[in-house]
Formats: sequence, structure tokens, C-alpha cells
Amino acid sequence: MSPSRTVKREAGENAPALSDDELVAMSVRELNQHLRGLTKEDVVRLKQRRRTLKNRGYAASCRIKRVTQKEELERQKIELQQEVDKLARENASMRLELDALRAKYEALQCFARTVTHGPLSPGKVATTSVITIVKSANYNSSPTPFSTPS
Amino acid sequence: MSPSRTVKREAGENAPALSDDELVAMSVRELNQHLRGLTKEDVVRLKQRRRTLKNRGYAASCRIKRVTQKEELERQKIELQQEVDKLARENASMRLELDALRAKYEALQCFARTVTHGPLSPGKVATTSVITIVKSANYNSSPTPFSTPS
DNA sequence: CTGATTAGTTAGCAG
DNA sequence: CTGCTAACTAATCAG
Repeated sequence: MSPSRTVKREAGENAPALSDDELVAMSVRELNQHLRGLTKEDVVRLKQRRRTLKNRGYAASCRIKRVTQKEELERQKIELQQEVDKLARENASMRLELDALRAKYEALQCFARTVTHGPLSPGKVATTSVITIVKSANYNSSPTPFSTPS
Repeated sequence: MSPSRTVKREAGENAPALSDDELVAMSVRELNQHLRGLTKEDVVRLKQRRRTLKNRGYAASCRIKRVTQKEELERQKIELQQEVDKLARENASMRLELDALRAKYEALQCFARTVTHGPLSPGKVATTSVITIVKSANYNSSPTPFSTPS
């Protein structure tokens, strides 16, 4: 591809022999100046060459845009996957925390019931028995059954 | 594009004049049979035409594959976004539940302390005062302060 | 007209 | 050789 055509210039001694880069970078006004004194056919040819060169650039932009968008999509996908992982971890740890707290709460609730419902036994005895219950139900190995939840 | 070249067949009376579709669908063995009795040059020409037609198909496959992959990426992105939303919702509701349970736990803890530490006041009075504390701290409007957590 | 996009063609690489 | 892909060209569409 890009046969790099031998620069077109056959007749006319005063022809600067434009390169592709020059021709494609030229403004329309500049182009018209170079068009002076050329055959109608040469004008058409030169304009067509310019259009082709421009199209070559457009096609390149198009390809670049395409791969850029694809990379962007893949980047966003990785980002989202990381967010999913992070949320899932938070979720799992909160679920553990919740279950642990529920267990502690229920143990404490049992204790409260024994104290309030059965004021038959003296305070000292009730307290001792409750601590035993709490320890068996509290499987998160917290050393202080009645501590403030973290 | 696709100039639909006028089917090549100039000399040779026994030439079936293959269409593009026939030529491209033909197996190599079938092709060789059609090649019998052709000029070496014609053989080269026919093979080149077949190659070009094949390439046309390959280019089409390539484009289809490209858009398919892009659509797949977008689909996965939407899927992940939905998962993120779902996890975030679960997360938020669990956080609320956790905060509510913590409040209930702390209220019950206060009650337990008043009962166990201060057996100075009679049972009835302690119970009443604790229920008041629970109501002020329990902002999830649960009617039963000591109920089992859902 | 300019710029973007599509389909076909060619070159060149990989298997 | 076959299949795939990048780059180029021409056609075509939108602004």
C-alpha cells in the first residue's frame, strides 16, 4: 500500500512538485495559488490527489478512534469488576459482623430475661449464671461479652 | 466496489463461465477439474480471482467479529453495572440493619448494667426506667425493643 | 466541501 | 495454502 506515487509533474517548467505532506497540509487558499497556470485536467487531478490523501488521514483517525473506544470499554469493565469485588468483600464482612452481633444480642436478651422474669434468685447468683450462657453463645471469641460493638 | 466483473471467458468452447459464488464455494479438487485445458496464464488469473473473493469474505468476517466483540463488551459492562447497583443496595440496607441492631444492643446493654450493677432499687422500678431508654434510642420504630432481630 | 464510516482490495503475518 | 488483520481507496452519508 501507499505506493508513494512518483510525484506528478510532466510539463510546465515552473512546477514545485508538491509532496503528499505539503499537499495535504495546504489550506484551500494556498492550494489555489499553486493551481495557477495548470491544465484544467491537472487541476482536477491535483484536487483528487488531495482528497485521496485527506481520506487516508480520515481512515487512520477512524481506526485509532475504534481501538481507543475498545480500550476504554475494557478499562471500564476492569474498573467495574474491581468495584464488584470490593463491594462483595464489604458485604461478606458486614454479614459476618451482623451475624455475630445478632448472636451477642440474643445472648444478652436471654440474660435480661432471666434477670427480669425470675427475680427469685438473688442478684449475685443471676449474674454468674448469665455469664456462662453468654460465653457459650458468643462464638466470635470476644473476651468481653458486654463490650460495645466495634 | 464489487464491479461484478463480466465473467471471464474468451477462448475455449467448453468453459462453463463460473460465477463468483460458485468459484468461492468450490473445493480445491473441484477447482482443479475446471482448470483442465486452460492456459497457464488463465489458471493464474482464475486462482487469483478466487483468492480475492475469499479475501472479500475474510474481510467481512473480520468486521462482523469486530462489532460482535464490541457488543459483547458493552453487554458485560451493563451486567457488571447492574451487579454493582445490586451489591450497593444490599450493602446500604445491611448497614442500616447493623446500625439499628447496634443501637438496640447498646440499649439492652445499659439495661443489663442497671439490673446487675445496681440491685439497690427494686426490680419493678429498674424495668420501667430501662424501657424508656430503649424507646429513645430505638429509631427503627420497632414496636418490640427486645424482639429477636429479623 | 469536510470529515466519518463502510465495503472491497492488497500486503503481509501466522498457523 | 488458508484465514486474519492493518492500511489504503472509493463510495456514500451527515453536517
